[in-house]
Parts: sequence; structure tokens; C-alpha cells
Amino acid sequence: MGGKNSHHPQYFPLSTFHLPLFLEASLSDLPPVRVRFAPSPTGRMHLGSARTALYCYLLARRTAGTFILRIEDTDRKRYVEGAEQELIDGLHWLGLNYDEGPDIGGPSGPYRQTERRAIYQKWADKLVEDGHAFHCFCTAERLEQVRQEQQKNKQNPRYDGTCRSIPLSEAKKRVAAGEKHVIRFKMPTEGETRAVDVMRGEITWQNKDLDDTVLLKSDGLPTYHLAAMTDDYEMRITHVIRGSEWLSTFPVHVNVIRALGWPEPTWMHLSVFLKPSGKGKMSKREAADAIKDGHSIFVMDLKDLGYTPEGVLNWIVLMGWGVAEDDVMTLDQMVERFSINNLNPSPAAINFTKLDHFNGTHIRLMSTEELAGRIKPFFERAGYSVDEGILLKLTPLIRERLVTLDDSIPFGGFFFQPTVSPAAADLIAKDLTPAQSAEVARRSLDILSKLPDLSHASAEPPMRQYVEESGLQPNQVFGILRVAVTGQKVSPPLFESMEIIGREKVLERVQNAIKLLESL
RNA sequence: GCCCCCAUCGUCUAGUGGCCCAGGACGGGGCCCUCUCAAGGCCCAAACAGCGGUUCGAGUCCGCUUGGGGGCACCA
Repeated sequence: MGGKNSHHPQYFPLSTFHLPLFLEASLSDLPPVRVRFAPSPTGRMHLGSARTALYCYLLARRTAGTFILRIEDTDRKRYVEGAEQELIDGLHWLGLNYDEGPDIGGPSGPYRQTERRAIYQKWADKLVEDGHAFHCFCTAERLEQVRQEQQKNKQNPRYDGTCRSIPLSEAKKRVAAGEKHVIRFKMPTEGETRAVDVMRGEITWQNKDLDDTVLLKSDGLPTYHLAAMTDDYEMRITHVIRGSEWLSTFPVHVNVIRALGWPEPTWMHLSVFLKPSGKGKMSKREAADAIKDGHSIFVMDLKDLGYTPEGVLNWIVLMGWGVAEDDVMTLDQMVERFSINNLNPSPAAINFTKLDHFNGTHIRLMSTEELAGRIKPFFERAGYSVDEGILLKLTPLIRERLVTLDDSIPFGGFFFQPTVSPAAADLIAKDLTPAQSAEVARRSLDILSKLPDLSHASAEPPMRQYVEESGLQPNQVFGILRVAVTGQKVSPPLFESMEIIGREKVLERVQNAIKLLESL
């Protein structure tokens, strides 16, 4: 079954669904696909990329196919140092392990486009020889001028065709003479182009609306339109999953492929993610606001914030893909259920509240050992030296209180502190005076100190009895003790916490609280 | 401006002509549980953008309108 490289634990949510046997059988009916996630290293890995990669992964595993990572680094101006590594780290963190890629190699490499330039040059030349493309010697300055002119005249900005009619023999001479040039695709000027996107059906363009797109730049590197098509052909990609920003250049791509006589892959263009308001896509400003809010659209930020791969994956998989019920899923369960027929083409607004929900849900689904291992680094990052024994004991106590792994600090940090320093005001129970609160603390100390051991089981009954006899509210008595022992007003359950902290420290902390209250 | 895409509760979505006075999830409201905070259980409010067709029958098919989105580079 899918997810053969998955790091994810095998667990099933409470709402687990049972996969019918006939569905299992149908897995083998789907021919194995070859899909690629092809990001460009021009910035940080965000949610949109992560979802595209996820769907690629799901389709590959679902069909026992191949998932490839390819780096589209042909834009040297926008290249960002470290971006490729962040992409790789992000995929590994999410558990979307690929079968072929720049760092692990594979039979159809290299997997970085800058290492494949000869291949593109070869196919660009073929396009020119066959009359499907031409050398263009226009300067960027002239083109810019033409564009402005066209806009002024309310015309559509497009290439004006100047070099289209230069005879090939003359063009070759100018190229040989070292004249700077690009290679443009010779788009048909009449008729229409039709192509099929599995999510939307057939789309039709009038060829007269299409432009003579640049395929090979003057630096000898290809544009996306040539590079991606060539690599998809050379790497025998069967299904192209990409963002809907490619829809507008879709006709260029199919025309290039058809001119070269290559087989056409199955296409699907994923909708964009909109900002939480649903008005427009995420901008730099919204990204900054999200971070202020404890959220982020960047994958590796989410990791640092304490989100889990399970939570993030579950969240983004449902933005653009719907399941009838049981929407809590592990990666392996997504593989079992995934189908490209259920993809939704409409844009989806990002909803961080839902991420919080899925993250908390997956945290609650983890075994104690698993969760302890996940929160340990967060305690260490916060400066605590972590005692494994205590860690294992506190984990079940804080599990259902966590939204992010980082929430472990406020809920469990005090377990690793030698002392606590409660605020005096917090030690005073609701409707009680400092003196009365001190009395409650003294009586509690008296009860607790008489116990041979201090455990949840031994401490709760006598304390409950005291509450009963005193006529006080449970939360008045337990509240004072909670603040005395944990140093905070909100904590995991009191008696379980005291058991972990230990008799000696508990008594000491209650004594300190009494002193503090008496000094008021 | 031009081209293309999209349109079910606030949000993510199920729905492939009768099973839908539209189902699930998040969020919201209420109740229960309760030593705080949570978690959990039960319940409630909340949508087929509008208008025309097609059909015995339309959320589901077609057209228009409106709204939203993407793109119009020697960027991906």
C-alpha cells in the first residue's frame, strides 16, 4: 500500500472508516503514474506548494507509481540561495518522500534544470528546423516600447511579429555572427486550440489571442514553457498536477507538445489559496499578519510554531478535495481514499482555525511515547533540561490541552522547574480574604503532609472530604493549591500534577504559599 | 482593457436529474460533564448568487447577468 517511505505512525482516528475490500482491489486497477513536483527555488515553501506536492504524492502512492522532485531553476535572476534545501526539508518534514530527486538521484536525472541545458537547446533547434519556432533578435527595450504603444492604443500587449518572417538561412547567419537572440514559438494565427483539464473538462482558446512565447532565453536557458514540457516528456510524466496560474499558458504548452509530436500527459490545474477573507490571494502583508497571529503560510514556520505534519497535511488536503465524512485522516488513509475525480476547481480561502483543530486532533491521537518525543524539543528550546521520566508522565496530562506542540511549555514547563513563584494575588481564592486563603492552605498542608505518599489516589479523597466539611467550593480550595503548587492559575489536573511533582516539593511549595499569604 | 477559470451554510466541502424541505467538518450558540484550562457527549442556528431556459422533475444540464479568482515578461 502507499506511503512506503512514510515516517508516520500507524494509528487510526476514533472516527476511523473501514475500507471495503473491493476498494483495496481497485487499487491495482489504476495504472502506475509518474508525477513530479516541480517547484522553482525562488522563495520559501508555502502552503500552495505543499498541497501540490501532497496531491502528487497521493496520486503516485495510490497507483503504486513514481513521485519525482524536479527543481526548476532556470531563472537565475530570482534564484534564492537555500530555497532548494528548504523545499527538500519541507517535503521530508511532511513525510512526502519522493522516489527520484536532485539529492537522491534516479534513472531520469539530472533533476535540476540548469544541469539539463543541452537537452532544451536540442529540442528548441528541432522546433526551429521544423518551422514551429523562430529566432528573434528584438531587444528588450524595443519590446517594451511596443508594449507601451499597444497599451496606449488599448490593444492587447503581445509580440508584434517582427522576426517571424526572417528566413531561416538569414537568421542562422546572424546567430553564427554572435547576434543576441531568443527562440520564440510560432503560435498558429488561425483556428483554435483545445485542451482538457480533468477538473474542468475541455477548454478552448482562439489562436489569434495567443502570443509567440519565448522558449529559449538569450542566456541559452529555457523558459518554463520549454523546460517543463521537455522534462515532462524526457521523464515520461503521465500526470501533470500544477497550480491554476498555469491555466493561461496552458495552450502554449499543448501547442509545443503537439508541435514536437510528444504524447500529452493528463492535466490538472489546482485552484489557488485565497487569504482568510476570501478576497484575493495571500499577499506579503497577509503573510506577516498570519505570523503575528501565531500562524504562517510557510511550511517550515509551521513546524517551528509547533504544528505537526499530520495536522498540516490533513488541513491542506481538504482544501480542494472533499470527502463525504470522516475527515480526520493520516497520510496513509489519504492515499487509500484519494481520487483525482474528487478534486475541486474553485479557489479556497485559508482558514487557520481549522488548522488548529486538525493539529489538536492529531496530537490527541498520538501515543504517549510518540507525543513525548515530539514535545521534547520544544521544552529544550524553551530552556528546560528534560527528565525523560517526568516527560513521559506529564504527556498524558497535557495531551488534550494542546493545540500546538509549543503549547506544552505553558501547560507543562513548571514540571521541570525546581521552584515556582506564584503571584500573591493569584493565591487568594474567589470570595475569600488572604487570611482565609492562608487557613485553607494550612489545612491542606496538614492533610497532605500526613499522607505516607502523595499520589493522585491517596490525596484526592481526604482533600475532597475537607472541601465537604469546610463548606467551601472545590475550586476555591483546589484553586489555592493549584497556584501554590504549579505557580499558575491554569494547569493540568491538580492531583495528577502533584503526584508528578512529588511529595517533598509539593509540601515545600504549599509552605511557601502559606508564608506569602501570611505576609499580606 | 483582453483571455481563461470558478460559483452549495461565515469557512472547507458532500452532492454526477428524482434517495436533498440539501449531508459532514471548522467556527458560533445552548446544555451536560467538571478542581482551572481543555477534551468529550448531546442539541440548535446557518447555504444551492440572480434571471431565463431544457425536462414529468434541476443544487445537479444549457444560456445570460452578477460576483470572485488567475493571467496578459527573455518569471516560474
